[in-house]
Amino acid sequence: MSEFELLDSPTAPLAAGKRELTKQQNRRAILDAAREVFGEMGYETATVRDIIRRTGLSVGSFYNYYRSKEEVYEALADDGARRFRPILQAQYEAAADFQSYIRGAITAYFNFILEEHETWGVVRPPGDGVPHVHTHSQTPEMKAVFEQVKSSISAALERDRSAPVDADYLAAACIAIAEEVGHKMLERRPVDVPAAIEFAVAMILGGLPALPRLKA
Amino acid sequence: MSEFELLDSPTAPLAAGKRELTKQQNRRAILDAAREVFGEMGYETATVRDIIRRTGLSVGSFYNYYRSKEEVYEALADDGARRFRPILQAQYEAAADFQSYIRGAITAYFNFILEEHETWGVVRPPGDGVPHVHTHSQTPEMKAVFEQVKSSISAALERDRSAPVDADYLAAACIAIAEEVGHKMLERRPVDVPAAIEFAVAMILGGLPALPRLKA
Amino acid sequence: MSEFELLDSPTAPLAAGKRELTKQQNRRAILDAAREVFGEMGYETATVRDIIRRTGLSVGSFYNYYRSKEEVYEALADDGARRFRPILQAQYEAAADFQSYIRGAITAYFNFILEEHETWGVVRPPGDGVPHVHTHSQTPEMKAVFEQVKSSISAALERDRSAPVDADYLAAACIAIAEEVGHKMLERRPVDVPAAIEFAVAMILGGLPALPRLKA
Amino acid sequence: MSEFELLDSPTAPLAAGKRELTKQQNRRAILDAAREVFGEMGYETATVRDIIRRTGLSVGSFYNYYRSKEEVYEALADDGARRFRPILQAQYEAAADFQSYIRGAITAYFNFILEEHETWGVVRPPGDGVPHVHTHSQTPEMKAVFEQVKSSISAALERDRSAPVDADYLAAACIAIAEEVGHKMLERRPVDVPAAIEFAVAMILGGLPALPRLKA
DNA sequence: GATGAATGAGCGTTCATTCAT
DNA sequence: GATGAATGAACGCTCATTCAT
Repeated sequence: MSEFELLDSPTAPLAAGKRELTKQQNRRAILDAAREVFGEMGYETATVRDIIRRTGLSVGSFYNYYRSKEEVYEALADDGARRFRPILQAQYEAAADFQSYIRGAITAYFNFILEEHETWGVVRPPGDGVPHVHTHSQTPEMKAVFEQVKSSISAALERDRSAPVDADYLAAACIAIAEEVGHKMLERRPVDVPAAIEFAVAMILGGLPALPRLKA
Repeated sequence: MSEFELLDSPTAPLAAGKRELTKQQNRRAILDAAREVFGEMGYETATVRDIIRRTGLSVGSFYNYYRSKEEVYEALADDGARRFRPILQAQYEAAADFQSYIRGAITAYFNFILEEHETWGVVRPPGDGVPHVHTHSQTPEMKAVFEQVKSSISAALERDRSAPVDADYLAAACIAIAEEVGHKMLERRPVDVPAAIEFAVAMILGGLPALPRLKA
Repeated sequence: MSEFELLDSPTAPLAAGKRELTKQQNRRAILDAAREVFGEMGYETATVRDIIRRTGLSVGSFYNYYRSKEEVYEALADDGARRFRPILQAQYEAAADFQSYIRGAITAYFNFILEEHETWGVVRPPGDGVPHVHTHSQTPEMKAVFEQVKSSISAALERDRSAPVDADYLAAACIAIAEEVGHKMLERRPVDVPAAIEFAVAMILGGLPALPRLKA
Repeated sequence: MSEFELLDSPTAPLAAGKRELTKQQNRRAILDAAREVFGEMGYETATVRDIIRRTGLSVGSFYNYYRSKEEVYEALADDGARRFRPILQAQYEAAADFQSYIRGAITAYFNFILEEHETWGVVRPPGDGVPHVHTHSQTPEMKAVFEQVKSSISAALERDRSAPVDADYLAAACIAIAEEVGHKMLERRPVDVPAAIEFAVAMILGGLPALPRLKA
């Protein structure tokens, strides 16, 4: 499909042959198609044939590249998580306190999902027969990243012992805000990332002092 | 097969012939079984046979009462929404301002999901092989009710012109908090509804003043 | 396919409904088709669709009656073995010595395979593409019965300590003779069971005294 | 495809360039791998990939040497038969009568299968899920050779008009004994070929005089 | 020739739905 | 209505074979 050669310049080491190249392209094409299809229909509903149809390849080829439907799904998730983890980790280390960590993490997350969305933006086809299962049409990648933010926030909360609040509830709330506001952000035109960050951060940090304090 | 009546309220002795009663009971039994099954396995994975197996009825009967698997799903959602709407409406009318509305709506929502959960508490079987799709194992009913809270909050926000904030983001954030904190609440033993309410309300109303104000 | 009602007379107890009847017929039809197909093509080569094609039923129906391809295969084998075991057992108990047991067992076996063959005689279609895998086109049933004869002969040999011969070789040889001569017998027209019995028994019992004696 | 000679005698050292040699080696390697694989898994279950995996060649190469999976199977059988035929023929010519022919043929056959077995000894993996199809895990070669012994015995029987017995049954019985005793022999440790020969020959020749005589 | 990615028919099996009883 | 056997499209996946390099 897309024909611009990634890294095929003479500077690419190993001088990948044409063969090797199409292999990479196909692998990529399947991954991309899978991202779209899983995003549009969800894991269960998506079929392997749905995925390969978008690539122009054959069923057999799908299985040349991935051992199973589940494997592509995981490859997608792993891919996103792998790319995002270092970013988040850097924020965590740079942050002096919980406040600055929250800002950093939200910023990183919003930027990540924006990029994902711009690259692979998917739209759910109207009337696809499936009851709307309030899934945010998230690709496995976005889901995996989201899970990471989730645990990193919990961790930051553990570290910051200043406010004896219900950390479990707080983490859940932060996460929820990040996910929903982030999702809404993507739907707007133009997409205004800084504004969304301000909103989410203010909501979280503003709410913080008002929270009930734990007894013990 | 078995035709003996369950007679589930003493107040319904009147006209309803034997047949009439049974019909309602069957319809109800299917609905209840569907709620459990969808909660446990998700819409796609659940089969019609999974549902009717719990009712003791036959596949054929399923289709006597509902035209399709999808129809039960929607009936479930409608059912929950229908029961919850008046409660929410009452809160809305009783509330003097946004603050008190939020408290009322959250209270109503948490009580609703608690009741649902106690009645139909479902557990997802461990390790079901499906990549974890971050679904809260919610029944369609809980989802539908959730959607209602969502729109009622938006409406309340519209009404209260005191704070020129981004209503769309705010509604999303409130909703997100309600959903996640509510979900966490249900997982704890003992379930402490008032504490959860305090937390969610504080988070929302505490965050409110800190929110960026809209220019225009 | 065949429409004559087995046992549908008023004398049939339980007055099996028409429904129950067709069920039995279908179950039977699948079993019969499976016997033919396995006989003609072997377990691996035979497909479920090959089997149901001969019954006029649908794929789905196959799985209403049997849980898997393997299950029909086993049902077939079990069926044959179950019917034959008592016959063999009676011969064993009636036999005074190894000689008379051999005669009894061979007789029973030859009669069994004849009956099977007459009822379900199958012909391998010419040029079916599969290299001839020297399988005697045996149905699972015949194979199962054969296995029983095999072990019963070994047992009889154990019991009769008169001739210290290599029981393992002898059992193998008896079995081999029974199988091959029996197989040849079925190919002849007319089928002459007594002659085949005479031959096989003479071969075995005639050879016996000539066998090398064991040292210890 | 390739039409030049196989020339496997030591007298063919000459022309064969490196290429030439490799071609023969590959052809041979495929044949050997196929023998193992068919022996271990049976024709249907074995895949072309199973075969080439053991050669280090590519799927493509497989099809350079053999037109199909079936073709290798046949090549294997032909190969064994071709090598064995002269041996058997020599026995046939050297034998004065049926007795000595039987001894010669059995001896040749047992030695052949032993050698085959030692060279390509294969074990069927335990519990492979396939209903046990009473196949002796024989390679196509062993099967082909077996078929030859079969017909040679029939021929010898025709020649020897001394005993008017049922030649067809007798051939079948001899063959059966040879196959089964031979098979058992291979399973023992240590393998005792002379003992197996004594047993099989005694069984056949001892049984001979006891056989029913033909009327006409 | 050698290579291995591409192909697609076909396999065993499931399941929403229909329909005769 | 209630029943459950019948149906067949569709699924995930395999594998003999082809073909561009």
